[in-house]
Amino acid sequence: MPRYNPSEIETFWQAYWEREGTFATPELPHGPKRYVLDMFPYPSGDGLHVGHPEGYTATDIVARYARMRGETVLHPMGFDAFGLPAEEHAIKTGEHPRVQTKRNIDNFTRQLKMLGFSYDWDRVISTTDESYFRWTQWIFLVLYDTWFDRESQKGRPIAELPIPKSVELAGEEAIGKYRDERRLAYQADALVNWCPELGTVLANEEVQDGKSERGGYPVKRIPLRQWMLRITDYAERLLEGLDELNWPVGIKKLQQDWIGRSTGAEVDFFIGDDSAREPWLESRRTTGFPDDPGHDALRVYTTRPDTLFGATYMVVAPEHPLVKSLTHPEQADAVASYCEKASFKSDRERTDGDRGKSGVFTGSTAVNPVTGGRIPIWVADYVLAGYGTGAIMAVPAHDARDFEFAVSYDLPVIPVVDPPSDHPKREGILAGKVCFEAKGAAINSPGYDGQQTDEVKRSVTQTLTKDGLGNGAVNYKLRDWLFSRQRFWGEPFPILHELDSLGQPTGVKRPVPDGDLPVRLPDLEDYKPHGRPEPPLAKADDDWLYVELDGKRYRRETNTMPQWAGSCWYYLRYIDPTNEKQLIDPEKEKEWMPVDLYVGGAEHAVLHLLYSRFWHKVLYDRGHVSCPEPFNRLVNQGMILGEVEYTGYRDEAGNPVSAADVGKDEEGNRVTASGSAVSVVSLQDADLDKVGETFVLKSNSEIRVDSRAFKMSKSRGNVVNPDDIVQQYGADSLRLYEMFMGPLEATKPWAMTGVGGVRNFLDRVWRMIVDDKADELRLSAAIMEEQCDESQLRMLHQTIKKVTEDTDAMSFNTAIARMMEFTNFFTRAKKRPAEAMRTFIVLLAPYAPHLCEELWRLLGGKNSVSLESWPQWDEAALIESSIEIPVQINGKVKVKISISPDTSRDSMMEIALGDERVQALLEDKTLVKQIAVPGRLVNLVVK
RNA sequence: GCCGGAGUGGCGGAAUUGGCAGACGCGCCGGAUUCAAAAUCCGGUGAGGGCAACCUCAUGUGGGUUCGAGUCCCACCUCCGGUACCA
Repeated sequence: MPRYNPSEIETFWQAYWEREGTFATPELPHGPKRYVLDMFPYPSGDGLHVGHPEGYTATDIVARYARMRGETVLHPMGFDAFGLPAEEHAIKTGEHPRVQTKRNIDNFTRQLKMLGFSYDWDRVISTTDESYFRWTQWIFLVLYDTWFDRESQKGRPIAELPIPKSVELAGEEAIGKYRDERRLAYQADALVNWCPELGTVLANEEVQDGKSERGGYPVKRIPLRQWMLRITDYAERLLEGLDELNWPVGIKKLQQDWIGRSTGAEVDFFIGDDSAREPWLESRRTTGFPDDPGHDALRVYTTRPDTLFGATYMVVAPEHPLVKSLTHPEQADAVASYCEKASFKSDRERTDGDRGKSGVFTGSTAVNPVTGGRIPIWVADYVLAGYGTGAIMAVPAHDARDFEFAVSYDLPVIPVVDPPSDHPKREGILAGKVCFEAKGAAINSPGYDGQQTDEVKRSVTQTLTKDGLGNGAVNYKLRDWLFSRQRFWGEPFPILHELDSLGQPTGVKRPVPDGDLPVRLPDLEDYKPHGRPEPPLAKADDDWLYVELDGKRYRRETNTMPQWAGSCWYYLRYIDPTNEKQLIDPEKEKEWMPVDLYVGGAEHAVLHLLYSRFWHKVLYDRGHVSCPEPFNRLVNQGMILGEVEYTGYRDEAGNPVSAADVGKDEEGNRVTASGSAVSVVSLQDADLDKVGETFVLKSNSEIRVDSRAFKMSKSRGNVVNPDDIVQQYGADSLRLYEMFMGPLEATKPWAMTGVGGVRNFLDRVWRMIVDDKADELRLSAAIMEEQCDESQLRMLHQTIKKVTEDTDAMSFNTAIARMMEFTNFFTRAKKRPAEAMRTFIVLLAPYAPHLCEELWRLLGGKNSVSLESWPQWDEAALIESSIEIPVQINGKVKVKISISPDTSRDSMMEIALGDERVQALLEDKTLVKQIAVPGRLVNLVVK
C-alpha cells in the first residue's frame, strides 16, 4: 500500500538535494537577487525548539518561491556559538567549551537539515570559528582605528584626527592619549556588578534587588577598566537611518525610544562665593559658554529651560565628580554614607519606580541664573550620573519626580506655568499643591509672563546663550556600549598593553598586527572563577599572556567580547564565507547587500539590531561596505506558546473554588478572598462548558476556570520538541502547521490536533494524485492527460493567483487554506487533469518540499520541482459567468440575485428592482435612496 | 505609570481595507463503507425562536459617523508583550 510516508520521502529528498547541490548559491547573482536571512540561533544543548522552525520555514518559503521566480537567492544559516551556557558547562565538567559547542552545532545542523530548509550549507559559519572571529577582531580594530567627526557626522581614520597645537607640543604620549580619548573603541572605568561570593562580574540581568540571581549573594558595584564602544556618536545617524527601512513601526519606535533623543539646554549655576559672582558673570559674558563649566559652576541639562524660574533646588547624582567639593564639613558623614549605600544598589534597583525618593543635603547652595536667588544643592539617587550632566535643576511645580522629592523634604514649590483655564486641577497647581507637567502660559517669570511654553523655552535659551550661562543641547538616553566581558568563551580582544622594564603597564596600547590575527583563546586547566574581578584569560600561561614585539614586552588584553560581537556582522560573512584576505570581497558585497528580508524574534528588536546597524555604519564610513543600512526589511515572527491549559482551583478541604474568587497574596501565592490557600488542578476541556466569556465546570456552572496558553518552558513542561513532531507527522507537516497556525507575526498557542489537521491535508494531496489502493506506487486512475473543464480551470487559476499574492505578502496561512480548497475540490473530481496537478504541486512545493518532490517525480517531472518556474495565472480564466450578489434593504440582506460580474451599476439596479421578491418587500414603502456597487451589492433605502 | 499589540463560533483563525461576518483547519453531530474498529468518503455545525418558508440577535462594552461598520471616530474594560525616575 503506497501510503504517504514522510520519513522515507523526506530523508530521500534531503539526500538528493545535498548530492545534487540543488540549493548551492553562485558567487555572484545573475539577474535579480534576493538575500533572505534568518537570525542565526545560539546552539543550546536543548536543541531546536518549535519557535526556530517558525521563522525558518517562513524564510524558506520565501527563498524557494523567489528561486522559482527566477531570482538568485542567498539563503544561509550559521551559529551564534559564543556564550555563557557553554562556559558554565565547562566550569562544571572541565570540558572545553569548544567541544560542547561542536556537539550542539552538529545536533542543530541535523535538526535543521531534517526540516528540509533550502540553505546553502557550503556557506555555514559559526562565530566561534577562528576563520570567522579573526574578522570580528579585525572589525574591532577598525573601530579602534576610527574617530567620529561631528562636523561631517562620519567616522574617519584616527590618523586624520586633527591634533590641537598644545597637545602636539606636549609630545608623543600626549598625542597618543588625545587619540585614545576619541577612538570609537576606548577604555574607561565603568561600574560593574561584582559579586565577591561568586567571584565574578555579573550582567545587569543577572542581578536582582542587589543580589545575584544565582545564590542570592550580595553584589557590589565597583569601577573596573572596561572597553566601551562610542555608539552614542552614531545616535543621530542611527535615528535617521530608520526612516528608510521597511521595518514594523513598533520596532522602529522601540529603537527610537532606546536612542531617546531629547532637546533642551545646558545651564550653568554659579556655586562660588557671592563676592566672586559679578566677575564670573562678566567673564562669561565675554568668553561665552565654555565646554567645561569650571570649578565654580554646576552644569545641568534640562528639557524645560522655560521653567528655570521655578527651579527651587538642585540635585547631583551620588557619583557626580563635584559631590565631595560641594559637601559641607558638617554634612560630610551623611553624604558619604548616602553615596556608599547608593553604590550597592544596582542600576535596576535604583531606577525601580515607586520606591520613594531619598536624598541628602550637601550643605551648599547655587545661584539660580535667572532669579539670582540661592537654592540648595542635594545629592539623590533619582538623578542618574550617566545621563545629561549628572546634575539637575529641580522644578517641583512641573516635574513629578522633583515634586515627590520636594514634598518628602519640604522644599519650596513655585509654579511658573499656568495650565489652560479649563484644567480641572488648576487651582491646586497654582497653589503649588499639584504638579503640572504640560505646556501653558508662563507666570512668576518676570519678563516672560503670559508667553507660551515653547516661546519661553526659545527666548530663555537665547538669553542664557547671550550671557554665556547656557546653550541649546541635545541628549540621548543611549549610552556607550560596554563591550568587554570577564568571560572565557568569547572573542579575545586583539589588543596588547605595553609593559615597562618592571613588568608594569605603561598605559600605551597597541593593536595586534593584522598578520597575527586571529588571537586565539588559550587552553586553560580549569574555567572556574578565581575570586578576583579579573577575567579568566588572566589565568592563561605566560606564553599566551605575554608577547614580545619590536623589542617591547606586552601583556594581552584578557577581557573578551560580548556575544553581540559575532552577531553584529555575520550577514556580511555569508556572502564571502571563506575569504582569507578580506572581511568580504567588495564586488560580492555590492551585488548581494543589503539583506532583503530578515526574520527573527522580537526579543532582538533593540540591542542586536541596533548594534548591528552601528557596526555596519562604521564599516560604511570606512569604506568596507557600500550600503548605509544592513537590513532592508525586517519581520518579527510571533511567539509560539504551549497548548492551552485549563486551570481549576480547590480549597484546603478539596472543594472547587471559582477562579473569580481566587487572587494572589503579596508573595504571589494563590489565595481566596479570605486569604486561605488554594491548590491548582489541571482540567481537560471535556470537563468544561463555556458560559458567556468564561469557562466553567460541567459539574457545577458556578465554578469558573482559568484558560490560558503559557510560554513554553522546561519547568512548566509544555515544551514541544520538533524531533518528536517530525517523527510522528513528518517535516512537511511541521512546516505547514507552523505556517497555518495564524499570521507569522502573531503570538499563537500550539495545538497538537492542528498538526494532525495539516497532516490530514497532505494525506489528501497524496491521495489526490497517488493510487493508494495499488500495491506499487502509481498515479491515481483519476489523473488524466486532459484539459480542465471551465470550473476546474477557474479553480486552478484562482489558486495560482491567491497563493502567489499571499506568498508575496507572507500571508502563508491563507495561501495554505486556498490550497486546501483546491485539494478538496479536485479530490471530489472524477477526472483530474495531470497538468493542473503538476501546477498545483509547484505551488505547494515551497511549503511542503519533500512531498512535492515525490509527487512531481511521479507526475513525470525529471528534475527537482525546486527548479521549476512559478506558474502564472490567466485573468481570463478567473472570470465567472455569473455571480450572486445580495440585495439589501436598509443595509440588511434580504434577497440574492444572479448577475454577470460586469453588469453596470444601472442594470444592476434594474435587475434588482425587477425582482419580484424585491418588489414584494418594497410594497407600501417609499424608496428613498438606491445604492449599487458593481460586482458587490445593491442597497435600497426605504421608509 | 508609560509605550506597543490584541479582543470575532467550543478552539486556531478568515474577511479583496467601509460592502453577503465566520473562508480554511480542529473539535463535535449525522450518514456511507466495515462482522467490528481504525482509516476513508459524504453531509451538517454562531446563538435564540418557528412544523416550515423564515424571523430576531450576534465581531470586548457604551456612544457616534454612514445607505451600509469586525473594519472609521470618541470614551471605557480586559488580556498579552515591552519598558521603567533619562530631567
